[in-house]
Amino acid sequence: MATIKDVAARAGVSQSTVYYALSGKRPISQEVRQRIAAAVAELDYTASSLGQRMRAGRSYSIGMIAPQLPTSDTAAMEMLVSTAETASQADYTLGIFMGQTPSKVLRLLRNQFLDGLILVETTHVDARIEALRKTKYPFVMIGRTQNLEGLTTVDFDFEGAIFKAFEALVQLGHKTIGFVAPNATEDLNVENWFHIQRGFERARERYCFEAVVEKTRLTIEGGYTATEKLLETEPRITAIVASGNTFTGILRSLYSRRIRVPDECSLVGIATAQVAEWTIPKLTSVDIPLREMSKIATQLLLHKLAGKDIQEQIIMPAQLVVRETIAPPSAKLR
Amino acid sequence: MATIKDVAARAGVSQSTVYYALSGKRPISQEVRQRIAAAVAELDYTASSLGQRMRAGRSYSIGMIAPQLPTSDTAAMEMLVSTAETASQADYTLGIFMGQTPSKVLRLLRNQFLDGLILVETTHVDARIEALRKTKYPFVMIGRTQNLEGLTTVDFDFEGAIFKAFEALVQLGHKTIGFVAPNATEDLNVENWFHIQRGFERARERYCFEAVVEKTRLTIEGGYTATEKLLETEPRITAIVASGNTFTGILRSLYSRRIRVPDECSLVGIATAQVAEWTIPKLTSVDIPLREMSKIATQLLLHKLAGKDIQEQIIMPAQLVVRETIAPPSAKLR
DNA sequence: CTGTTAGCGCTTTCAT
DNA sequence: ATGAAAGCGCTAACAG
Repeated sequence: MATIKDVAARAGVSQSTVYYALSGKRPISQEVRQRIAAAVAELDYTASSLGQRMRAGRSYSIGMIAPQLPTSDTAAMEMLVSTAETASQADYTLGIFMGQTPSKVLRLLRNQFLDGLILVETTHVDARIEALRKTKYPFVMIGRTQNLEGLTTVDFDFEGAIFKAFEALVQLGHKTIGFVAPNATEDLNVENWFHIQRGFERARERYCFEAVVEKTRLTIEGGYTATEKLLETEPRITAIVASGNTFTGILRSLYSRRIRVPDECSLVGIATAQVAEWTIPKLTSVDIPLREMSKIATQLLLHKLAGKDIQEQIIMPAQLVVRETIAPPSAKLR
Repeated sequence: MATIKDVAARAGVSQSTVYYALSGKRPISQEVRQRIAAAVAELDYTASSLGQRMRAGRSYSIGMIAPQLPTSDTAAMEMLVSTAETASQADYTLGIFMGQTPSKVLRLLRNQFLDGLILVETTHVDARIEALRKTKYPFVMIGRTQNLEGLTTVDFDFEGAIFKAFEALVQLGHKTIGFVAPNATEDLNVENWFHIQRGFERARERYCFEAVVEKTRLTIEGGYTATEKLLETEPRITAIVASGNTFTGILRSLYSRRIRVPDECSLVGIATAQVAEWTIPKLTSVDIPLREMSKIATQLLLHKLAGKDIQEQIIMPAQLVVRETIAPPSAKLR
């Protein structure tokens, strides 16, 4: 492993000359420059980034912290990939960390192991955020929390998304709509229950329809049992609105009951385009632009690391993408 | 940011005493130990990992390199998560890198930015591997390549998997089986065409059935069009074998033709349990234990980093998991 | 039981 | 246009 010292010796010059020749921060005579270039080539020298980071006093790494990355969820993947891409373009490395306690998270920063953080799957009441808020360490969150004072966040307009989902169905003529809603206690972390609730209430105020609400965890199994209950308590349902990771469960329930989508039952979700393109039939959804959001979050963090003072709450707008799961209610009103 | 120097000054002792007190590598008197503990607490000192890594000459980071992480693929996610978990248990950080050229990959190591590598989505002919093979840098690959000489690899028995998939169908009585096979040229990277091909041939030798082969890219769209072609060229097909990311496409084609699975057409795949539990109906598959494989690969790498000389090719065994997509061929022989 | 000192590899100030 | 030397924060060999 050749160091700058070796190169200097080989080229018969001093360390600093090698450094300046390589960095171009100082004029170096033609002849010396060539000797150095030759030595670099012969020794296959590359500056040790460990030394550089030591000297700079920063690690040029940022971390992404999720309470625990649920692999059932492609969402985490999208965020990771997008964040890693954005970071590496700025010559930062992304380290990923899971299930870290607030104190461990703090240590990663105190350590100088990480220069900054991206927090995902933030909860309404989030110990990690409170721990970080007291410090000066730069971090950005994807998601929201109770008190946004002084925080930099990137989130999605879940309220508008739910509103638009119901709106689309009502405008198609649906009168009885099932709602697979997040259970306030259990799913506070996955999506913001509060905003989803508000979007639903706004839709109820604005439009006239009968809503059948089934609260559940936003998992495949949750979606399945919620749909089963929905269809049992109100068989006249002609459409369903849902979010989270419930779609496979919902479709499974409909499939097993031989209810064709969208002919006999429409479905609108809040999901990433990824997931929406995966279901059969393809899910009509208000797409969550997770990759875009992660990219923005990462860029904001990098700006912070560059010394800019940023305090910004970004909310990505909701827009319905019509795919294959909605249609007017069937005439026979099952 | 308090350093060991600050602590030493505050406690009125030397740096090394602080160090030894904290590391426990040398006996320290009760009284001094307490003064140091107090200083540490007051200054909120944590050893800078940058300094530690500098001193140790290693970054305590490993990298995972994928040509480009396809987010459509949950496989990458599973590997990432499992690798990150295993690494962090050994106090290593996992950095993720995408679409790096061989020379960039090498630089990450020369740099001392990374201590070792995990390569995923290796191809039959893989420039990254050849570049690394010439060096002494520790790396482990998930997947295989042409020449395994001196390499450490963890892979799955795709040959056995395909064999078992056909075997299961033949034993149920299927006579005409469609095979959505990887296109040798395009999908060399995604799964090992060679082994899949061999498994297929072994099944043909051992059992008597008619096979209709459709080669394609192993994507959703590939699966869809392959199935369309399969059903057009041979409507008597009563079962399909497939791998890769084709299942949504295959099921979409069957669904649109109103062919019920498994009543009218069985389907056996090579997939992770994740994916298999996601489809409707749940996919009967030879499960690829990706998480286990990643964990093993990471552990092997960590052992290498600890100085052990490991050269090992591990092949995980294939085993069929029966879920909901297979049944005997329907009596009416569509 | 404790202290002094050197050195990892880089960048940069100060000196020539 | 070039060189000498210091220092980032840690660890460890050497010395008492």
